[in-house]
Amino acid sequence: MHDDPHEVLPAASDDRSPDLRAEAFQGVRAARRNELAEDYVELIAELIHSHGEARPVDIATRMGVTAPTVAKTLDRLARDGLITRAKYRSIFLTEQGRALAKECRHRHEIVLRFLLSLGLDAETAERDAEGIEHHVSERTLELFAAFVSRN
Amino acid sequence: MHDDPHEVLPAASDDRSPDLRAEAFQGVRAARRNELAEDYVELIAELIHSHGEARPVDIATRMGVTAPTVAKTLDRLARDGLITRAKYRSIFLTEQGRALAKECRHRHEIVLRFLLSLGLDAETAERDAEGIEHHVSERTLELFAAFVSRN
DNA sequence: GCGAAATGTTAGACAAGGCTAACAATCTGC
DNA sequence: GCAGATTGTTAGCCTTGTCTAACATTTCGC
Ligand SMILES: [Mn+2]
Ligand SMILES: [Mn+2]
Ligand SMILES: [Mn+2]
Ligand SMILES: [Mn+2]
Repeated sequence: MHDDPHEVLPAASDDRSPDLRAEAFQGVRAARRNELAEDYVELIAELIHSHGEARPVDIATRMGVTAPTVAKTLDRLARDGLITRAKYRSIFLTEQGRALAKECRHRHEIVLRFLLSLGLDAETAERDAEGIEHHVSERTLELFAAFVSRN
Repeated sequence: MHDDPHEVLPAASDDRSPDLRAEAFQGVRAARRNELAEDYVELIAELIHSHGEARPVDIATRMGVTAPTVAKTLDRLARDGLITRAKYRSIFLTEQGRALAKECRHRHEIVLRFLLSLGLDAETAERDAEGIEHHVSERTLELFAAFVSRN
């Protein structure tokens, strides 16, 4: 069935190397593992900028999760060197955390502006950008930015 | 700091409703929960089409994971009514699974062609599409399709 | 400055999604 | 038709990310 010489079907021809394919999926899984950290540090940076500090309660509200979920996640971020925290005090970004936040904000901005340029409404653009931003390669980001510029 | 009347900074003005924001994140989390199932049914449909059947070993190779991981995931898909399976036999899609596969394939195609239209190389396009496809709303997909058509 | 409200933490449950080790079944080549 | 290779399953471990319940601390209003 797969190499029937009568096979002339147009699409779905793509049986490209299984290994390349596996690499693609492994890359996607790697990106997935960073999504939450990226969303958190981006939000924390934003809260610090707009409110002067980042408190768990504000993170919980904006992320739409419960306080214990935030607490546990923050512990992981601290373990991974992205933030520092002390009991009952607000959250600070480490140098590394600030760097990641900056990069994420940059990506978020470009993806968002790109979607808006395409003609998407603001609310949908925000929602889609929030998911897409973690799966955009550097090359793609450049293409998005170029598109935004010339439109 | 946040409502200093002297604040004239251009961007980062976006302190839009925390609740809207939470909804966006909840939507993204919901999409994340379906990603794996989507990738599996899409791949299974493809294997059935190109090889006549979908076997765990081929899924494992292409997904880049081990056989036990595939087995456990397939059990979940079966539990969720997307596939049927019998011990040591190949995998079949249910009606529901076929419907989801079709939809995923459609989304994948459009996102991929869109990225290619933008000028991205084939390999990067495949990788990015594999991640982005799960986070594209219906509206965005339509805009992507329209862009592909007129380019 | 005290009591109530708000905020934060801890403990513990649970599902998903990855892995390795061990074993079982099937298939293949001779 | 059997031995060895391939494929598939099971058991069990681990981390992540979510939750609820209970408790601790801090902040606020008066
Ligand atoms: Mn995001
Ligand atoms: Mn973001
Ligand atoms: Mn995918
Ligand atoms: Mn896909």
